[in-house]
Amino acid sequence: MHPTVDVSESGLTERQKDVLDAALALLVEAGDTLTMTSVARRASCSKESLYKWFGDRDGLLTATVQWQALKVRGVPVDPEAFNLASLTAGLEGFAADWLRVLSGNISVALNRVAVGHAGSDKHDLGAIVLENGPFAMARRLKPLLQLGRETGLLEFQETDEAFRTFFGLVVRDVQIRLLLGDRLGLNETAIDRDARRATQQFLALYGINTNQARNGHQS
Amino acid sequence: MHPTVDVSESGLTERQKDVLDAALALLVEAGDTLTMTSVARRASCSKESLYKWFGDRDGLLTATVQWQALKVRGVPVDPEAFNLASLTAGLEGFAADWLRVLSGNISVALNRVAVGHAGSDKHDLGAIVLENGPFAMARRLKPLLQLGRETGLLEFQETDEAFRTFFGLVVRDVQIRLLLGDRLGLNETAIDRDARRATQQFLALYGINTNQARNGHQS
DNA sequence: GCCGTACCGTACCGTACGTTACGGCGGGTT
DNA sequence: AACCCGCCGTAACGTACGGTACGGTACGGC
Repeated sequence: MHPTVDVSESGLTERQKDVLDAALALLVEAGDTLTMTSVARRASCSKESLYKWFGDRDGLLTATVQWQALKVRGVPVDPEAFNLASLTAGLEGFAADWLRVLSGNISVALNRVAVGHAGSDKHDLGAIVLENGPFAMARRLKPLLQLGRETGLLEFQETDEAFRTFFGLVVRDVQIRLLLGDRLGLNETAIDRDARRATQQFLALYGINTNQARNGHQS
Repeated sequence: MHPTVDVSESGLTERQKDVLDAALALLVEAGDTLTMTSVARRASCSKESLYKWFGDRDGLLTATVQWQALKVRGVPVDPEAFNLASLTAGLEGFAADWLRVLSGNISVALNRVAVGHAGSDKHDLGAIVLENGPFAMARRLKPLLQLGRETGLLEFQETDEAFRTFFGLVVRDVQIRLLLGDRLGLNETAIDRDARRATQQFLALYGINTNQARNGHQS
């Protein structure tokens, strides 16, 4: 067995990870039009190896998407001292993170190819992106929401409904517009501003004893 | 000149419209994998005519998307007696319409192919869907919002911000999940319920003298 | 030194599909 | 009737690309 086999929980060798990184870069550059030949050339590997490692083109794409998903495992936030300030900070940080990811080249490219494949017979990529996108976001956020409810800061019946409302307030039309090719330059200050606005609006809808105005204007 | 040339504001003959309807149906069935041969067969026309009429494959797709966009010109709503009830009804109707369109097969298929093409060099389809999707929705809704502000029912500074918030409250994660292949059966009752919820939440955020609870729980 | 393994580079094959060309036909015009 | 025009159906062409095969190389094990 090779000494370089660092399979740490992904079943991939370093060489294969490099190949997937190359595929990821090509996916961002060329979208779904990337060819097996182009991946092999970019990664300086042979097509034979690509087929041996990943089976076929779809296997390569699937492995690439999963590899990227593995790299963005989120950072959980659950402090012990929990109050309105930490809840607000948690929501804002979450919203900002999500907007940053959404507006990144990699996310846009991956969602594009996954959406395309969801239309075909092969729903694999769509399911994977769904699992590591919206669903993963829900799994990460729901504990925070429930903690807010348990501590009397939030009031809602269905956690899922509350999450989806927060999702809507954060994402709005940003993702679909980016996917459709709209430029929509989202710089860091705009992201922070949007994160704060979405959080304030969410608290206005689901918060209990927030002493702010009823409508969601920030500052 | 032919007697059957009914070019009414689209520059298309009836025969060509039939062809585009066939292409639309194939787009829904097969997604972006539709071939020129399949369109010709479905529409019982020759490939030579397809190329003569639409130039090339992208021209056919573009014409198909525009043809569908032309068919869904919305119905504006601006009654003379304007009060909170009519504003609420207008927003609810709008939200329900939009959710119905979004969750339809045609919309999902068209957005899929447009998203795919936005990743390629050809941004045409993405721009068209953008123009006839989110942007058209904004153009249709903004007069209603501004009327609400003028009559003192709503309060906001930027119409665009208010619209985008309403968009987020209505659409939430529905569109991206559908595009990624999530089933998410949205029947008529669920659409009506979501439309009411989104409207109540929007009024809770931007309404002025609504005497309901601060949070957006419906009923 | 010899072998097996893993891999690179490249040439090759088969096919699908966009695009073009051609023969035939019906219907309107002169 | 003779002709033209638009269209259908189909055959043919060119190419791009997924997938495979093969020769060559480096390297670790015996």
